[in-house]
Amino acid sequence: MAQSETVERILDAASVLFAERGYAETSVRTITTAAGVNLAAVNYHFGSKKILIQAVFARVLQPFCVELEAKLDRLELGEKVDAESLLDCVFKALLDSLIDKQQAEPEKVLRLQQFMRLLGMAYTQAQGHLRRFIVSEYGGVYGRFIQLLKSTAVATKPIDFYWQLYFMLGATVFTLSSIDSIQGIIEDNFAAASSIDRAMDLLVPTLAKMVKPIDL
Amino acid sequence: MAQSETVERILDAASVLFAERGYAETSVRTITTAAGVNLAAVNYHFGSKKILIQAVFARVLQPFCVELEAKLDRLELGEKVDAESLLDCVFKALLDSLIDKQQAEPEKVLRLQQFMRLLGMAYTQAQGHLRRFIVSEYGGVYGRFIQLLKSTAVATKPIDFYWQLYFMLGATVFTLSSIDSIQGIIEDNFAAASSIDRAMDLLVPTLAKMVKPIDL
DNA sequence: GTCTATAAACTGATAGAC
DNA sequence: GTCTATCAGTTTATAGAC
Repeated sequence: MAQSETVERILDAASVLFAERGYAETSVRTITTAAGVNLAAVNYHFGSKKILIQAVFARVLQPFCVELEAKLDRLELGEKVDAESLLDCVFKALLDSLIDKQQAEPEKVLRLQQFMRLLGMAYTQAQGHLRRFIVSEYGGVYGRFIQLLKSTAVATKPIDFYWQLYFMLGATVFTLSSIDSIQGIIEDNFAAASSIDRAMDLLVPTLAKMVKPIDL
Repeated sequence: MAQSETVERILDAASVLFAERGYAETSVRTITTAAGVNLAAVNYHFGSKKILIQAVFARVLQPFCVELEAKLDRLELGEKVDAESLLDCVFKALLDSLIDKQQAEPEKVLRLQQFMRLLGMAYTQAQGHLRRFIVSEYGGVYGRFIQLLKSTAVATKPIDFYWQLYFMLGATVFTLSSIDSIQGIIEDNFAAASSIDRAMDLLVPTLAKMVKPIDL
């Protein structure tokens, strides 16, 4: 087995398992078994479980950030930079970065959910090393996006803007993290199929509304 | 040491540690050491770690649900049942249920954050037994609240309402879970103190706006 | 680069003395 | 009700043969 294939298999298995159960609940043994590789392979290729966790994040965050930078560049060439278009950039960049090859739609939703679960756990689980890694590696694009979004809400007090930012992040991460089970609950109650598309359609305008100047 | 005191000390220590690190990352040894009780005390008083986790939840959810029922009863006696007043019930019930004795304000914020972190982890961490426990024990009040809130948004399509409900839950849990670190970040940038009150003031109207009929 | 074997530490839980 | 001692199982990580 070529080296790269083993590394990829480990990363694939770890991404799925971490997103499903969390970091602490997923042992290296479970990962290597699921990946069909030897137990020692994780320590040989990555050095430790912590570095593997970071590698899982890097593999998904790196293409996303590249894609987001490009989309923000393009957006700033035009003139209409409002909250909707900025949020649209983020979600489009996210969805675009999740497909490498020819991938079906349900697979994309699964990857989106996986990404959000990993991201949410980086905040909630005790993985200080992970938060530090993400900020130091990918803090740049994030800061750029924040500044752009902030410039669309000059009427909002800066402190209020920051709180609203976290409201938005929470709504997004929480919902998309559990999008399959929420969809299950909703479909049980309404016998309606494919409400996920509706959720995505609702999310951007709802989030945009949250950062619009307050006149409640 | 009286029995009840040991039980309380274990529950206190477990609440703090679970909220800080998560369930899987907190060992029974860590809990008993922090509580200053014997290692065997957890299994003697609770039977298992799982039941201890449920007990931690019950201790905080039970008074909250009682308080919420009472506040909803009182609200329904009047006539103005709108989204703001309903959300106000939830947050007021939550804050009221967190103070047993004469407790200072910063302690209340800590408890609020602890509650939200525990709640968030019940969703994200692999604790199926915990979700089942919560639904079976406290699903009643939750359902009542949902129905009341839904009746204030009859113009919204039911499916849209449910998605918005999860947006709201996510914004709340995520923000209040990390309210100390967010406040830290914000205070670093603005040299402004006590922005937490502002966050709470912003949260209810912002959430209410989210379930108001869409005219974006 | 992959394997087996094993080290060293930690986990939840329990039996039995006090 | 609390204690010590310990079990049986798991964890991450590594040394050394191939």
